[in-house]
Amino acid sequence: MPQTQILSRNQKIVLDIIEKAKGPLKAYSILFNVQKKGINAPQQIYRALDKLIEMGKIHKIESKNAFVACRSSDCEISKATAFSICESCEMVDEISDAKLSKYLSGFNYRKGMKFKRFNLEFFGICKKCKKD
Amino acid sequence: MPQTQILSRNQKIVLDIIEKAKGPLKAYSILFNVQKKGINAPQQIYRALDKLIEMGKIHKIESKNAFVACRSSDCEISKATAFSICESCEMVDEISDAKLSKYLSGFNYRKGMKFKRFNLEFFGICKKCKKD
DNA sequence: TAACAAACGTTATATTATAACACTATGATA
DNA sequence: TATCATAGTGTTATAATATAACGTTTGTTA
Ligand SMILES: [Zn+2]
Ligand SMILES: [Zn+2]
Ligand SMILES: [Zn+2]
Ligand SMILES: [Zn+2]
Repeated sequence: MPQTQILSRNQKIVLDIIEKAKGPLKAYSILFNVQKKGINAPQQIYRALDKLIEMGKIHKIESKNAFVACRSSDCEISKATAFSICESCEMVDEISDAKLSKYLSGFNYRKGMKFKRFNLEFFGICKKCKKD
Repeated sequence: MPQTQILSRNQKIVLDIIEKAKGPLKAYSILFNVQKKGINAPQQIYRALDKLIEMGKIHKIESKNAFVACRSSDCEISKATAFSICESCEMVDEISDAKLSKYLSGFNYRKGMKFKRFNLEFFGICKKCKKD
């Protein structure tokens, strides 16, 4: 298992644009932004996104169908993700909190199964939006 | 604020089919199943779904774009939802755990905002699927 | 009854995501 | 070297999910 993943051309292009973005990006907005680089079809975007998610380089914000770069080192390959989402400006922050992560990773629902993975999305109004 | 919400005709039809389902239902599968009752267009389904979600009668499973009936009395108007999802058979269970709910409702991210709502999705393989 | 809000029905369209197929590059292996 | 497998690419087409916009109907309330 290689420490540093080698990215393909398209994967690099897609990761690059997501990393540079200030907020979550939608697949088709990525597509429109990379057409000058010779990527023409949704498939090319979705394939890159899938691999980047597998590698833990990006995450999908399920409630928004959008993608953000991983800013956290302790979210090992996307097995434990948590986000803070502003319902006004759409800002998304990855939450990196060891206690929270530990609490949820260890959570066992009595009548249920053993969990392999979780995704948590918090919603509210961010400080910046509250000032308005 | 009325204790018992009065549902419209379409809302009743949609809620009824979701409540009777064994697993999460997709909007278009709901649509196909109610066409005999005179509902013909996606809009009618989505409008009912939106209202039912507002009322806390159903929840959306974001990672699946599907809908389940609320089985929990203490998830007050969908402000605090948690689910257990089998990655093999697609089964979804609403998690009703007071400690978990309290812990997350009280969670405050130091550099962030005050949260009004959260949604948590756990993934794994359910007991039934593990036997195979 | 007049006014308003909520729900309804309908047509059209936007947005998000996948299927399918042929092709290319790479590296392992026999 | 020939061959095989794996991963990535490019392309066309289509499926699946969701919303816009408009006018009508229904139910509540003043
Ligand atoms: Zn991360
Ligand atoms: Zn904001
Ligand atoms: Zn519930
Ligand atoms: Zn299962």
